[in-house]
Amino acid sequence: MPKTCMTMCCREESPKSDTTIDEKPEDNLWLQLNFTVDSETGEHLLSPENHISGGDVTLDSVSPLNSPSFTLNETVPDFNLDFNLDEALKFVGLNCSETGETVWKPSEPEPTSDNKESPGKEKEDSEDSLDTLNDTLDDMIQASQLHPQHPRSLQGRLGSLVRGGEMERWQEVVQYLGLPNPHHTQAPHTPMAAHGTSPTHSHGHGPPLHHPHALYPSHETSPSTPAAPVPRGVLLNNATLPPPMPDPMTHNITYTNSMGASSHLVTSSMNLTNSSDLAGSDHSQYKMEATTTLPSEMMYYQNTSTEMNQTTDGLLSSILNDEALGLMEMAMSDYSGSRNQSGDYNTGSYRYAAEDPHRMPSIPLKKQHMYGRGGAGGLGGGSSSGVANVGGYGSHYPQPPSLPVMEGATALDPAEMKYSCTMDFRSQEVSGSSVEHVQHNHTYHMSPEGPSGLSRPTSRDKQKNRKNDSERTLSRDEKRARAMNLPISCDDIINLPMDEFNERISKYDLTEAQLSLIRDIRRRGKNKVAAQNCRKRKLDQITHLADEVRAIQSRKNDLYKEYEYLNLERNRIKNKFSLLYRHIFQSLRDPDGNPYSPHEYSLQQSADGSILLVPRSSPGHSVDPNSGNKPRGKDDAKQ
DNA sequence: CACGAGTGTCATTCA
DNA sequence: ATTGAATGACACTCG
Repeated sequence: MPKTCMTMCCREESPKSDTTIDEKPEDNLWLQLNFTVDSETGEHLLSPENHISGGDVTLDSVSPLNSPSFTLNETVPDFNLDFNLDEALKFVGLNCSETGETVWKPSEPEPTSDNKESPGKEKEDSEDSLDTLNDTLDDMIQASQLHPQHPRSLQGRLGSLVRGGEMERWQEVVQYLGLPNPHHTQAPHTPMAAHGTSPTHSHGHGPPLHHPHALYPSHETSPSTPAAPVPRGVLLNNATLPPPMPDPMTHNITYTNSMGASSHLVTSSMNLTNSSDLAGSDHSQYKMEATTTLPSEMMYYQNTSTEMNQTTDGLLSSILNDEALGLMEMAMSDYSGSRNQSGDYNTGSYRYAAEDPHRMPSIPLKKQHMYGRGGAGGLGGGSSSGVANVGGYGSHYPQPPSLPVMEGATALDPAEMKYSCTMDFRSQEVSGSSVEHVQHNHTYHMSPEGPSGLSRPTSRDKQKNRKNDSERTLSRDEKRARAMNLPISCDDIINLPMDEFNERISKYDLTEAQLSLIRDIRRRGKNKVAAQNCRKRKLDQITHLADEVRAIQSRKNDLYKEYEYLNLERNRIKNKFSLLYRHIFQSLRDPDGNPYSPHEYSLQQSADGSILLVPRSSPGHSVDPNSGNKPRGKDDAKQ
């Protein structure tokens, strides 16, 4: 039915339903239509003169005032008849500009929550909204009955809708309002639907307005699709209105996507915090921090080294008591430990004293073990034994330790001294003088200043009290360095570049023990800074992540508020559109002057923008001109 | 005395 | 092969 715009089929199949719309016979404007009945299909075809420009539009003069000359497609001179979408919207108090700019949001109540629930909740929401809408429609219908619009005026408005530009806007409105697709569901906004009288629909009420599939036509039947077999009269039925706009479900999806975007945002942010990125950024950051930290470190070591330089023999002599002995032993232990560690670095496995006389038995140098020993292994005994073991060395301990002394100590195998502290090792040691020495050598643990010493002799506390603050600030390595009489400050040892460091070392004739201690001090010093930076970085990451969490939560709340607002706005506009739709529909009259039943007819819009009055009973939606289901479109229904 | 934070150190990996 | 950075894990100290 190429030429049919709004077919009339009301007479034959006008099963007056129990619509709430007051169908007044005198309002039957369709009687004024010029139409022909298709002999094959029985459809009523509008007369050519009723067709609108281009032959596409069908809504012709439907003059409620029996004005045959009235055409809907053309701008009617009469202002009252010149109906366009803007006017229509104004009629219902709807601003088009608003709709165009409105951003669709998912209809989910809780967008950020479970999306899984969205379909169900969506449906519920839709139903609720539909009920509300139907109620509103009922009210509007009643109001309309009380205050019927001038048929002609309405007709004019309707006719104006046919105009291309206006139709686009109409479509926009329709899309925006998410009118249901008659191909899938019944007309939603009609009161009839609310009454569930539509024979073609099982639902008591119209299709859920929010139902994704109800709101928009399928792809196959989408009027917006050029290939859609909807020739002239596309049902203006809400269902068939082109739905370029995503339906709620789509919105849900979109929303989900948006959440995905949000999560993508999160993901992005997460990427920011991603190990790689973050690490990368942080690296530089922390490298800078490290550099900035270094000065303090350097300061620290500088101060301590200065102190150490100031101490020299005098200081040593002042502190060289049992604590000094501990330092000596600690240094020796470090030496042996460093040797052992060197073995670790070089070979990745511990070396045994058998391989190198200067290397202690390969016992893991786990400090905790040594400290554990110290605590358990009789401090006094260990300490004293250690001193005793040092032998001649011990006799020198009132004096600053000297290399010769250390040599002597090394001869005594400080490694054994150190590792004798380990419980495991001691348990393994069965007998032997050397073993005994090891067993009783707890000097490392006993290091008076050692922060790791589990148990401290009371004498140590006394010594501690005696010592000044500067002495207390000495680190173990500094004490070791002092004990070993290292010519290089710990600060330099740790922070000097490798070249300069080697150059400095080469200047002195250092013993193996001293070199080992220097290497250990350097390694530990750098690792200490690295650990500090690492921890600082970790804290910063945690802080950053916490900030991100707060920011995302805030955005989530904002989005939800926006969603609620848009949802309300959508419902508001939808109600207004329903009012407009009903208003227009009530203005249509069949040739007998009777109003069309919303149960049986619906307004639909074709792809070209023409508005048709199509019977709901037609399952094919007037898509097949050759079939008997030609839409009984009401082209230009006369009013 | 238990607990948590801070720290030092070791072991390991990677560049 | 050496060195340093980074980091997990452990032990210790301290409030």
